[in-house]
Amino acid sequence: MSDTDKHCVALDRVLELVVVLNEDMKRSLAARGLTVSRTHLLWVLAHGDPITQKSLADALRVSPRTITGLVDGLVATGFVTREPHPFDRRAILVTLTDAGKDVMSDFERDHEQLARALFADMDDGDFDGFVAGLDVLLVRLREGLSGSSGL
Amino acid sequence: MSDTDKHCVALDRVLELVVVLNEDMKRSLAARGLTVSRTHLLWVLAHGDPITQKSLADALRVSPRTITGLVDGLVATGFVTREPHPFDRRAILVTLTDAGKDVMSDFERDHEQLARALFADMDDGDFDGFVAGLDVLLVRLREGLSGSSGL
DNA sequence: TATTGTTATACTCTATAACTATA
DNA sequence: TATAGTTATAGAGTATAACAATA
Repeated sequence: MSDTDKHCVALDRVLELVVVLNEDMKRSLAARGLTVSRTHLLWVLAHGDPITQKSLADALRVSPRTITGLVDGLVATGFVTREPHPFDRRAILVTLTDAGKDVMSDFERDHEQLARALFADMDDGDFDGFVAGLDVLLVRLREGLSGSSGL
Repeated sequence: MSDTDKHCVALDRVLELVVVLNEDMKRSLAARGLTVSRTHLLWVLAHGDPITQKSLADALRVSPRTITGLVDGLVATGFVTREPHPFDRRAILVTLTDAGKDVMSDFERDHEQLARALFADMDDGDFDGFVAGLDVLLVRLREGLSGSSGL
């Protein structure tokens, strides 16, 4: 098999991993009344203080209008509240509720459990090579390849 | 660093790869007037004969209604046509146009180019370890982990 | 005048249910 | 009666543009 063929097979496997992980993610989040986008927003809240919708839009790199929708959904399911900003009456502070904190704790616990399940008992050399390869891919994807992948 | 910590870092990096690859994919497809779902449909067409919408629904594991929408979009952009089924007047054969074949050829060419760009000059040991690790992950994700990942 | 968040509008992907035409 | 594909309706994520309130 040529090097190019080997590389294509490897890329196909990476893409398959992307698909499988994505489906698994969506399924387990849906079981908690969450979506990927809403969880991303919750994750930002869980790793910082209450924050304005404008800041959330910057953090998620999404339009302010999209944040309105995501926060609407999270308010409806009780994971966040909209609180007045102490000294800017235009702004709103999106704030995690106890239910929101709980769901994020579960999330992080399951995240650790998945990491153990995936990598436990993996050959040390394989693990190190895997991580090293992963780093190379991330660096190359971030540098200059953007937009030309043709995936 | 504990093993669990190392494993969590590795999983985080996998998830980052998922995000970066997904964004890159969407961007380069959008430049051709395509989306991920429509490309998936086109890919099935490109690797087989003209096929009914029902069969496409099964292949993409999506509802028949969703196929109607995807085909509508692909007809509008000129990548497929709806042709009558030769002997079942209920059914429709979705068929690649020349433009559809062209866009899929470009897609496959760019796919190879990306594979080369990502893996070329990668240390042999890293490459083999990466692929081996990838296989382990895929096997474990497909077996039993489904739905309990908590990502 | 600039910023924050909203409403208005639109496009994509997804689903279920009801319906039409055909088998 | 069952199947192929549609319309009807709905929810989620995304965007831009116009607009309100406030800075």
